[in-house]
Amino acid sequence: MGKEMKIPKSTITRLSLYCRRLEILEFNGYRMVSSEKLAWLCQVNPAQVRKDLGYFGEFGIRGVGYDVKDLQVEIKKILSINREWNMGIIGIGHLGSALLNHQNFPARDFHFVLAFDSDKKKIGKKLRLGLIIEDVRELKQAVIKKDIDIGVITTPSSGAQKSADRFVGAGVNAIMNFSPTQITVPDQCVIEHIDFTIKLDILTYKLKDELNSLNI
Amino acid sequence: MGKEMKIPKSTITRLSLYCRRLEILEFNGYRMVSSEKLAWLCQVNPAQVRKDLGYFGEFGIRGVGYDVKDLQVEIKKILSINREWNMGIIGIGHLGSALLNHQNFPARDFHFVLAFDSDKKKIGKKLRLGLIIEDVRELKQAVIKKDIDIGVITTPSSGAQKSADRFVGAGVNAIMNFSPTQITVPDQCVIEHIDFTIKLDILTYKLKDELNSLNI
DNA sequence: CATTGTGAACTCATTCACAGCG
DNA sequence: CGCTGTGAATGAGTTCACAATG
Repeated sequence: MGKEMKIPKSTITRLSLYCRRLEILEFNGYRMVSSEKLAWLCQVNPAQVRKDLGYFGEFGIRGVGYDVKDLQVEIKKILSINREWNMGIIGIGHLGSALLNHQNFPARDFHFVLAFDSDKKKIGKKLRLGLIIEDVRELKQAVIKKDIDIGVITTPSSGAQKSADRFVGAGVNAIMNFSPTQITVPDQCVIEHIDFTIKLDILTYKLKDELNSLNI
Repeated sequence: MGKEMKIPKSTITRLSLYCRRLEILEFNGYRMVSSEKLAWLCQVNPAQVRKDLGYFGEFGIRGVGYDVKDLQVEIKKILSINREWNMGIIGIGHLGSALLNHQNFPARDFHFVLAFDSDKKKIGKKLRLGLIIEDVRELKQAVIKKDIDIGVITTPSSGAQKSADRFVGAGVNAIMNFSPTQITVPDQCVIEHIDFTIKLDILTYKLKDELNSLNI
């Protein structure tokens, strides 16, 4: 049982992965799965799967494995993805629009219910599902009214910190930052960064490394 | 000196971060920076900065610090971002289009030079800068001709593995996968995943966790 | 003499190995 | 008997602390 243990962040990442894989297994008609099989599918060590789950409880049946459907429910409970979440977004450029139209979010019960920009030309513009681009200066009232859980930032770097401040000021305590800037938020606010350019740097580093190891 | 040491992946991520911060420092007129200052700016430990750099050489001056411009050049050399890279992309939906229009890529010398889709309605469509959406079945010849270094995948999950196979088959050894699916590639090919939905799961997990720690 | 560079100490994460149990 | 759950062993990554030095 999870008695005050410190849980590695990578455990959370893997739980999300397991959950995804369990959905596929269920779809394919599987009722039970062993840690060995699930581990193999997710390309991790079987003991890792059991240890990850062990932080949160005992979900398996010894000698048998895990119930595909039950385990899914448990993991969703752990990750808090067993409910709907409301999101607001600042910065309706190419990337912002793409996210607003992305099917994966509503499919997982993450819903954009507010969209903001600071550009006069964009404010008032209608988006799908009755969404309208609102003035970022009216963010606070709108966010409180619509009960936003998560703030998404897709502004250029220059506007990212200010956007975060606006969300925090309106009581939003979870931020997803797509701009390639580090932004700071108070302790009670959690944040995740998605930075394409860092990923590209890692890729080119690994690519060069791979070439070197072939030549030597 | 980097004498056959195993370098943590997080070191590479941080190097990318340092580089970004050094650019800003240079822009603001700074000539030198200490590990303490750079660490503070990047929210890491000063010893971490020195250790990260230490894997690759001795770039500092004892008692003084690091030359902002020189260190930038060295890091860019390490990450192989001191040159241009050609990218091809498969899947020109909302996200694919957003990436094609994203300013951060050309600004860092990553250039999209080919765009593919399997949808007949999209093939032949003109994009900015003379780019045309090509038939994914003609990928191999096009990729070889245009000397593509990096393959970007923005198809739905169902098409992701096949897209990777196409890139690999055409000799592309670096893949950036934006679809929320695990895909497998041969050893000589490096891959990075950008999965928004995992990040959201982490965010909601942390958010719930944060709420709990306040209540208790 | 301030700051780097680095072995040693420490902390955190993964894997092993087997006891515990259905 | 087979697979889970977990303490113990190992391995990886971070931080400390100080000798080296421009």
